[in-house]
Amino acid sequence: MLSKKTKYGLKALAYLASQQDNSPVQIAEIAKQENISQKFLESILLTLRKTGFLGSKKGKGGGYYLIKKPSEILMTDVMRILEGPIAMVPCVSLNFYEKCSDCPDENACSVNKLMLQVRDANLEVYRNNTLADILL
Amino acid sequence: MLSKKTKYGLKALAYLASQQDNSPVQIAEIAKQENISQKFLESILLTLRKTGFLGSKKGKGGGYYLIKKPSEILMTDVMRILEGPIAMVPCVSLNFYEKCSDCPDENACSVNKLMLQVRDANLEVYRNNTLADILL
DNA sequence: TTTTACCCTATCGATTTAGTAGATTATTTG
DNA sequence: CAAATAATCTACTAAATCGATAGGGTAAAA
Repeated sequence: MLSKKTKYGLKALAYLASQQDNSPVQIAEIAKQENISQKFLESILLTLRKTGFLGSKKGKGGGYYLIKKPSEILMTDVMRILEGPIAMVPCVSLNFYEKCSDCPDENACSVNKLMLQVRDANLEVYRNNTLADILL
Repeated sequence: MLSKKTKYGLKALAYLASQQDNSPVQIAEIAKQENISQKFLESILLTLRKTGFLGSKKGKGGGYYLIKKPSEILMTDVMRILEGPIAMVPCVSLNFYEKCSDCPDENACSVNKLMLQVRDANLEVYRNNTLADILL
């Protein structure tokens, strides 16, 4: 299940990307337009800023804005930041690899075998989609 | 993240499928061989029986056994029973569809657009794999 | 210097997850 | 029949996670 955090984060990014110019948009506006709890959205935008997707400006006329062009924002990166590992199991994760404690041999594991395929299929989708691709 | 329930369930199914004949295997044996908490495994095997994947036999020489041939057990079905919906979001689910409460229009939703692709990619994998395919 | 709006910390209730304990029922075997 | 065996059922618990909320603190602009 996709977390609300990821869902809201994606919606916020899409909202910013669909703006005319790249001037700052206030949290309150995004929250209202996208039906998101404002306080919750604050923390999400904060992590997106800390991880280099967004910039922010304080004071009057402030808000959040995209740092990169939508076509340069890969879904692989967004998903990893917001949702965590793309793999459903640590033993097939590229960026968050961990050995299963219970499994003696990954190469003889049916779960591993299936989840490798799942990981690749998902990666394929996320790699082929930038923020620009999921607009409108 | 894949739940332990699904992981254990898949391992148990694979264990049963890799058996020489189709005679009943006891919960205790599966639990031991696959490093699974026996009590937890009990409940998993029970749901797999109730959903038509396994048969069971009580008393001495009893245990669980596959009802269908491994090549006839589709991962789509197993995953839906153990893990739940394949879609990451209800609004793109084939078997568990639900409208998002917050989203006014699915067709204008970026999350929907992305998650549709993810769903299809996952379905593709699960449809192309039977229990027989993930053995060894 | 006041307002705006981002930034930070803490907490909370609900839900889910993984596992545990104990009793019961059905089957086989002596 | 009785005893052993192994699945079945009911109930409970600890821990983690999720989504949300509260309440300030701080930097920047007017």
